Amino acid sequence: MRGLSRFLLGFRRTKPRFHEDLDAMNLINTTQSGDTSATSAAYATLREMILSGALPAGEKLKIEHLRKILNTGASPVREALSLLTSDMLVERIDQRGFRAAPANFENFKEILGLRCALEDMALRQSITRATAEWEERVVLAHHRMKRVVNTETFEEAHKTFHMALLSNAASPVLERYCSQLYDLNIRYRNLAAGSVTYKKRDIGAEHDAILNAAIQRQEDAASDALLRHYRETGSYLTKALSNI
Amino acid sequence: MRGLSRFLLGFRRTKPRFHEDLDAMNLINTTQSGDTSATSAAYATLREMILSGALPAGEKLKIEHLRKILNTGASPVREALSLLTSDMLVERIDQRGFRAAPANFENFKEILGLRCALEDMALRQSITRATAEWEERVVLAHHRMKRVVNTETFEEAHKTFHMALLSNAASPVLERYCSQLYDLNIRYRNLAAGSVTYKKRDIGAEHDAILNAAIQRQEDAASDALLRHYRETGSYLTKALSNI
DNA sequence: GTGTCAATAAATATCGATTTTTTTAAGGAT
DNA sequence: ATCCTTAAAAAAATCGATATTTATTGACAC
Repeated sequence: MRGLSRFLLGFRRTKPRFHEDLDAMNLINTTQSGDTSATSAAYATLREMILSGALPAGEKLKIEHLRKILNTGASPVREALSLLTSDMLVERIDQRGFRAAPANFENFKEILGLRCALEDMALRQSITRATAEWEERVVLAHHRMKRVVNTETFEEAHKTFHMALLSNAASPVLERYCSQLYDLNIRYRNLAAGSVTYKKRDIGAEHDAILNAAIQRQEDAASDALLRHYRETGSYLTKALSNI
Repeated sequence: MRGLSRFLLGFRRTKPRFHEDLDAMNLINTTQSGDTSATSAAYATLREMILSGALPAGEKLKIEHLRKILNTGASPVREALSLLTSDMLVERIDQRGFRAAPANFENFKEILGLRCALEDMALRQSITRATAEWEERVVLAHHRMKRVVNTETFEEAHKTFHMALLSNAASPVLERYCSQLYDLNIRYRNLAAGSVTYKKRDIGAEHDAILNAAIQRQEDAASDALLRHYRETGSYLTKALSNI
């Protein structure tokens, strides 16, 4: 279970005394490895499987099948699926079980549009209320993202950076929505995997532009850079997904 | 279980052949009484108890206790609580169980502000895409709301009216968010119950104004009327809630 | 063929008991 | 008194079995 899951589900955190500064920034992975519940483990795995496409969109999620795959009981599986409902990754129909949330082009466009609207709102609020601590949090998250080589960990660092940008909006619900939409978008990116080519696109430069505008507290410039970043990605995916 | 629950949880609907027109408008209560699962029943009851304040904000929700109250098993209760997570009405902490979502003034203000922003967005999109069907849906919902005498059913009709206004935005996720925020706001209204006096306020007229602007497809006027409606309510509640 | 019905199979949902974890209480030691 | 450590109680989480509901199949009529 990774650090970001904690943001989404109610996981506990046992913090060491040292690292207080970084931890207060929510930038330390304070996950304890072995001792989470079977439900949480199932939640994390199923979440990853749906986001990655290992469990295809719209697929019927049979308890017995998942129970075997995850090597756990029916209760944790059911509970994990119920929790995944929050993230709009799983649908539940009474007495007919669960299925992975469907994916289609309409939905993709909706996600993209909403995401732009909500992140714009959140980023502007973050900048309006800017503090030195927030600034440092953003700079640090950006640095870590740049430094990462591994693709796996880059995804995590990338989300952390984007969420750090919004983290000063003082609006937990808005942040929650943005996090949800971020993940749903990632799912579509994974769904389009292979056909997506980020050729002739300097994502690093895009991130730099957002960062610089943000820490210079230029609302409009930061928002422009952010939305350009999303729309750029969106138009790549639009091509790849228009046929789903 | 009431009609609106269907909007939130994945309940099935067995529709009779007749009433097709009204049903297509999603304005018929197509709930079948006896045959929902224990989980769904628990979900509906717990939801109502949290919204009404019967289960106070922040309260520890012990499985055994709820199991007795609801006269059902532990599994349905756990599953219902897991589902209520989606609505931000219940919080879950791994291995420490569930509690009713906390309520505080900060959160209230956030809900109010977000709600204004999102409903404004949704209403404008609805009007932009206006059709005769949508118009009829709104008029009908409005009429039913006006007609209702019982306080109990008024609440339901009131939400139906507001959701009908947004129902043409072609944005299910946005509607979902608006529905969530609506309920969270209702919760604060219930929490402030007693101290709230709607004296010298003509809520009927406010609804009329929204309706008229909407069916005349005047985006700005409708949005103004809607936001005024919410901010009016908001300022009443602000006085009552500033001390929680 | 197409539709309906009953029988069977499969899957969901639920129960009751057990295991694991957390919380509370009690007893010393400093 | 405050801080650990340990024992007991309470609560959460999980398991395995069973009941309930839905989905599938095949026979039969039209």
